[in-house]
Amino acid sequence: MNSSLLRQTLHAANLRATAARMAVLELVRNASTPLSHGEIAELLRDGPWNRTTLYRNLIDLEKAGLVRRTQLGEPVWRFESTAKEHGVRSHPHFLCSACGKMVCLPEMTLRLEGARGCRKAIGQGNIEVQVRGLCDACMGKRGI
Amino acid sequence: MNSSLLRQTLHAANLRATAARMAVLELVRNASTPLSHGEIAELLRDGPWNRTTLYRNLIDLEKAGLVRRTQLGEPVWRFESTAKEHGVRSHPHFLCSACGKMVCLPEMTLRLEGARGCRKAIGQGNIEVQVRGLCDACMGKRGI
DNA sequence: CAATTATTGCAATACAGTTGCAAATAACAC
DNA sequence: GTGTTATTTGCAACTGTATTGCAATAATTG
Ligand SMILES: [Mn+2]
Ligand SMILES: [Mn+2]
Ligand SMILES: [Zn+2]
Ligand SMILES: [Zn+2]
Repeated sequence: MNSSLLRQTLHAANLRATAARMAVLELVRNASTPLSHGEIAELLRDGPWNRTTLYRNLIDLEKAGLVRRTQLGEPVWRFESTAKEHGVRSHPHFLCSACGKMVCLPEMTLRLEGARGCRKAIGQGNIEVQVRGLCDACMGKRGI
Repeated sequence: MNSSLLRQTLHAANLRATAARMAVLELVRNASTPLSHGEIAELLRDGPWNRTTLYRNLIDLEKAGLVRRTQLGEPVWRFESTAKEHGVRSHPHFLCSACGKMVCLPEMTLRLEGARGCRKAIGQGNIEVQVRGLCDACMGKRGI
């Protein structure tokens, strides 16, 4: 990607076009998958930039709407009894992004087709699925 | 749940029936949703147990097959450009549990029905979905 | 180029998870 | 019940990711 185009894009977003920022934006734009901060720091490890700088640039780019930032799942492990009916086999879960409550979804709620790169796993159903959004209660509290 | 039944269940699993272990097992068995270590520590905060003990008991129960332990998603945030075609709107992602690679899934691959507790969000499609399993490459490496 | 304001490096903090080790205790044989 | 032994516990330490304060530095603008 052209360096002056990157510069122009950043300026249009009211961000200064520093070398680190341009490197980060170029990387994310050229990537074919969502990248983590750690992956980006690793890819740019030969550059002169501190990893906190790269991190803050990602946040800045997000605020400016140039990148989307998502954390699917949570940094915590969850435990459920295998003795319950629903505990016997793995099933999809819904996690509320506001209150953190998790609910188990019946298996039938989901229909999924295989796609490039993960056809086998999805075909066999050997997967775990998580859906994230606002639960009905939190929707209610926000008057939605 | 009956205390002597808990004791019996633990002994059958070759685990000593300590008070902490019984409390943890009872809690997980009675829970209607998967609980995190933090939630369990909070629920048992009036008990005399250290949170590391509760943590280790959860791990023990998992090894014994009495609870299932899952971490849906990852503890990291991911960034993708909003300038890409696929970046314009949110879409499902597949995360390989072996190599950590993430791939974007086309929206059409997924059909989901609302369920108790999260009918609205799923109805509106205002959700993020993550599927986790072995990617085709990692399946291949394991000869599957 | 100088003045202004945003960005950077570095150190520190927060949190969930994980482990080592010595002290406490459950299980079991008397 | 008592003693013996292996398991479990408490506490402190450490990892990895995310996040922030602050003084030093660099990008912009006129
Ligand atoms: Mn469940
Ligand atoms: Mn994507
Ligand atoms: Zn909620
Ligand atoms: Zn893989």
